[in-house]
Amino acid sequence: MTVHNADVAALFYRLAELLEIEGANPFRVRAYRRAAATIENLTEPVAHMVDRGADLDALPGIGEDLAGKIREICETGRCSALEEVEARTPSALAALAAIPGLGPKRVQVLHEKLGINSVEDLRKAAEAGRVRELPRFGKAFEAKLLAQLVKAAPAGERSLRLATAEDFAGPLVAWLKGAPGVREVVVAGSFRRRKETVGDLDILATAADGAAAMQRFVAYGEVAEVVARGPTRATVLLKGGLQVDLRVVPEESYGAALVYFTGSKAHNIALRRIAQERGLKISEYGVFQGMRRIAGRTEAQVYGSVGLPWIAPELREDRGEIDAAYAGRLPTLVELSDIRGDLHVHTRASDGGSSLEEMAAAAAALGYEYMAVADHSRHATAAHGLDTARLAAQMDEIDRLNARKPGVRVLKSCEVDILKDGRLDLSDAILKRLDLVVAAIHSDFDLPAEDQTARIVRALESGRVHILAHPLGRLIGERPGYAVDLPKVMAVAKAMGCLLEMNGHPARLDLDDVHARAAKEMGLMVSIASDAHSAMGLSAMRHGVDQARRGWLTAADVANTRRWPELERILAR
DNA sequence: GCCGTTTTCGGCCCGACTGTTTTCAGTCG
Repeated sequence: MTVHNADVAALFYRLAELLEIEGANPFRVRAYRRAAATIENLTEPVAHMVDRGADLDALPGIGEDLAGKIREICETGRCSALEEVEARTPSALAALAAIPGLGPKRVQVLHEKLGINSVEDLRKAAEAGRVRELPRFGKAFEAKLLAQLVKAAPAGERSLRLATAEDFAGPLVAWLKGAPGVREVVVAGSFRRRKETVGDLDILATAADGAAAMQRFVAYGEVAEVVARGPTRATVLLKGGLQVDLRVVPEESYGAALVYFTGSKAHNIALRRIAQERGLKISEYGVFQGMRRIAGRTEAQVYGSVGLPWIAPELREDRGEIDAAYAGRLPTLVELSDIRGDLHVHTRASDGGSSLEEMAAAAAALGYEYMAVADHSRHATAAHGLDTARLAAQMDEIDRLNARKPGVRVLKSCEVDILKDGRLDLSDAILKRLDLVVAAIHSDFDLPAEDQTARIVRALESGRVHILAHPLGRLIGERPGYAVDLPKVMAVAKAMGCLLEMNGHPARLDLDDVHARAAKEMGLMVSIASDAHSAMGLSAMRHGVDQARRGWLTAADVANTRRWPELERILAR
């Protein structure tokens, strides 16, 4: 039995949820949530740590008690503490607390006074007018609740791919900038931290007159519903269901508000605690010593007030960035401008939409030094994959193109399928002639983890593979990755001198941030690639860079920040 | 439940908005 980090985290989140409804000490509840987040962000399966007897209570937010619970979960698959709580408090109550406007306190009252145990119970009680009679509920609240209950989809659970969120954010920001007196408009929150998915948009604006900005905000054509509206803060739902929060602050608070609104929540809590230790108070209005504001106009000032350098938004997840900042060991994160080439693009020869010449021209226009054409191999029939003859012909075509000096060095590659048994889809003879081989799984996603791991390991051990493409195999919002022991795959990749791909396709972002960081920590180099299927698609590189930054990668950790001669040496291993 | 160059006990981030209230609890971010 394999217990995944996500499993352990889910149990702790559920425990926190139910304890909260029971009215447990809120700091105890927070402790479970913090522990869950710590485990989610671990770069190694916590079950492995248990196996080798690692010191679990050295992990942030995990002490003797939680270490014991983690061991229990990993060894038995059960959590007796959760079972005890579930015996008292039905798990279904957690679903009630997920309804907007309902929190743990009200759910507890509903449960105790009206015997409500499910969403259906609640609907009946509200329709019968029994909810309004409870203290501090009232008629208006009951009506609001009923409106929430008839909505088919549980709002708030939906999250968008980052690139999709950008499509919503761009026009809205432009609209807000048209409000009189508005200076800055910036999307903060998880969007600014470049999380792979975002649940809502948090927009920060500075304006002399907040009311005008609010007016403009709620008048936006895409607004379906105004959820809340005050003088400095408003929440709306757009027609597609996306929630957007706008906060307006004066200019002297811009930096503090940006820190606050960018989060993450855990990062903010850690930061505010440090301020507290120093006799300071950090809020969205500034850093205060008593009544006196000592910082707030810029983010750098806010961090500086507690003795820290500015921390890049992508790092603000309470994953050790504050300690690193204090120690002067913050990574200088890789930037899009560091990228010298793309090592995974497609052409019309397989499933791309642009010709070889068009792809080369687009890469040259981006100032790239090199670009590897990695069309699919024959096994990927739906993608019109290349067989030996067609690949050989493409290689000749690339030779002819390079002879014409297209402004970029076009590298010969292939995204070769890893077959079900771990063999590569094309023969050694043809693969040897390529500048680099990109290998990937495109079939048999549902193998047991052991077989999937063995399959990939065999492919890497062939010695032919330079880059393992989209190692998780997930499509965000569509399907999870295949079951695989990635730490093992990574260890083999390291031993074989293979690179791991950070695929920037908006649906992939694969590696994810956590595993990218794990790769870095074990000295395994990453190749950030667009996986472009058209000339336009080359721009997906920036999404890969975003996730690489969230994984703490520097230019040194990324192979395709190197000039060609050095990259050639890396590929030669 | 965690944690400690003030502490092994007593703390644990801070403020806006709503709906119910006449001073505030609950929820949210």
